Amino acid sequence: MARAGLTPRVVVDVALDLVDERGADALTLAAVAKRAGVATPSLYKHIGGLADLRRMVATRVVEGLAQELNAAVLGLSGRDAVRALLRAYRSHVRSRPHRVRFLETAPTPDDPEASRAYRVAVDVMFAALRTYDLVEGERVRTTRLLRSMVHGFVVLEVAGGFGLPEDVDATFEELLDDAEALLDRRAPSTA
Amino acid sequence: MARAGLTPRVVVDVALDLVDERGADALTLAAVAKRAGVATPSLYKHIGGLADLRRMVATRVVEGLAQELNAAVLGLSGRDAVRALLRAYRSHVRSRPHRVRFLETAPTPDDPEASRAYRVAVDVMFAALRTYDLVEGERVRTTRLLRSMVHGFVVLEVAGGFGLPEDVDATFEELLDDAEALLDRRAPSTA
DNA sequence: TGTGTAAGCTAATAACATTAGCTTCGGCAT
DNA sequence: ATGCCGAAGCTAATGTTATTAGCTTACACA
Repeated sequence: MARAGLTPRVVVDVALDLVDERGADALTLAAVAKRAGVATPSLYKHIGGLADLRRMVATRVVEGLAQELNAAVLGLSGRDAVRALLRAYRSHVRSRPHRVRFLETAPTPDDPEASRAYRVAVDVMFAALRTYDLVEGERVRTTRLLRSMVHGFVVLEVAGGFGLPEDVDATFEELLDDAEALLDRRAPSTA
Repeated sequence: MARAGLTPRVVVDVALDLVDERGADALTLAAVAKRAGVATPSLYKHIGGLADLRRMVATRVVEGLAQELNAAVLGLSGRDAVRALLRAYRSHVRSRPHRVRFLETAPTPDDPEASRAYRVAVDVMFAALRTYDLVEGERVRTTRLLRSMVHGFVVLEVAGGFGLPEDVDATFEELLDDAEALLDRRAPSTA
């Protein structure tokens, strides 16, 4: 019989497809195995188990977000960079709403892969503030506040927490303005 | 044999204890039944199943939050009310971190109980802005932004998304200042 | 005191994760 | 070419959980 040719990476690919198509709760080893064309126990040759697979999926989700954020700010600086970053964060989550579950728990420190991916994502945001003239300690706190705003917004949005969908775009535009004002308050000198 | 005297309310109480003590993933019917002193199938006399129990738990979690928010703003108005509200939101979630999972999905419209609880919670926030002189459409959007900020912050905080814990308090104080500035931009006339 | 209903029970089924141990494909050295 | 051996796959078995069906009995109330 022809082998399926699985690798950890492929297993995670299949898992992500499953999550995107049928939601985070549909991520079971049985479903992944079926879709990959192998028996369930065969997956254990490539992953440590369901918890391990979830961890790897979360890592890939964060990596994907980081990449998209990074691409969004390329060549931009100042206000433009921040606005592009926040827009990219929202649009990425909206395009794959089921993945948001995997953005809701930070990696444990003993997971270097996941920690690295997470750090990269935060660093992109951090770097987008480089052109703002912030005092040292303010950079970290300001990054946290921007993350809180945009993360809270998209989490509530994809959860349907805003009621009627109309006008949510306008609310997000206001969020961008508020983010900018927040930065201006801290670095009024920046162009 | 003496009956256990269960009711839907008691089952949810037990479920909440379980969540608080052992985390949201530990919420299984088997565990609830054991703790309640009955056999697992007996729970079906009071709840519709696991999904139903989760729904009821989520409702109670939102009710609890709404109550605490409401208590926090009693007798306050303007800036004081908003600051107290946001502080209460954070402290409530921090005191029962495992419950946050149940704040991350909005109720479906066909669930009147849950929808009502959710609406009450949002209304408390909405009402806290009453003393601000906002134009009509701005009230809804402003409420959303405050919710996004504080919800995003506490979600990231309890998930451990902020790295080192020190200084998180200071970041939250900045969030309060930013929320105030955000309101001042929209209603500069308010005292 | 009798009776009906709701609260409890046991038994059975199905989905899933996980472990153990077997089989075989296919790359690689001879 | 051929034979070896490790990795990739398999089946079988176990344990946990949710759920349904159908039985029994406590207890409120007539």
